[in-house]
Amino acid sequence: MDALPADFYARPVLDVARDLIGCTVEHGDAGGVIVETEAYHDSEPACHAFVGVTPRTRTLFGPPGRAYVYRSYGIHVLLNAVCEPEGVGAGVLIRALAPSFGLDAMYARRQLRGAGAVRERDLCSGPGKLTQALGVSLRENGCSLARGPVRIGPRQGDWLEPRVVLGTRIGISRAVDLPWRFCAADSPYVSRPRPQLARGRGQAPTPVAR
DNA sequence: CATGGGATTGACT
DNA sequence: GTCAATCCCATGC
Repeated sequence: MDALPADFYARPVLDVARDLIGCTVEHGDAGGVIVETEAYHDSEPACHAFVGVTPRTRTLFGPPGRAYVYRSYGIHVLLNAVCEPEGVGAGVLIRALAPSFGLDAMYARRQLRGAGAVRERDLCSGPGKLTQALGVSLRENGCSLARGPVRIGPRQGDWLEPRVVLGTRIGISRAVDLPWRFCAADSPYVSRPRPQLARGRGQAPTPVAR
């Protein structure tokens, strides 16, 4: 797989979050297509980097194109792509994948810990689920997303021009109104709640201009 | 050094 | 809908 170069990430984090929809993430024997992302930037308080440079946020302020991996709620591992020029603390949280290959290994790793019967659409439908399925750990923090072990490649095939809808970010308590969550429209692999179509007569999905 | 709070998930009522 | 699990780290004394 060709991997995206570092300068892909050295751009405004909202652009990168949108453009990562449809790209491929792989780690070892498994991989999938990104169908959901969220953008975080040190200018807003939901971002870890809001507090400035600390041991935890050092990666976020570092060069773009690296993985920022951290533990959430003591249990889950979350994967981000560091964005914007070095010195800016910004990243894109990878929230869900459509599994592409290595599904057997993903089922095995997901069922290993706690999860009961796992359906394919739930293999990677959440930021903690996908790292567990791919076998990503905290050791990958700071690694290059071009050189691996976790790598991200460009859109291919049916994913060259995905329809993208946006909504507000999930699971945060500050800056809750920013519409910085990006999802592939109509993908069954997106985590809940789905952002687009409110129930009943919802407003139409908001396509992202580009 | 002690404390508190999560960018979540799965099980359960 | 509710809730606990569990670890890293930021903060305050």
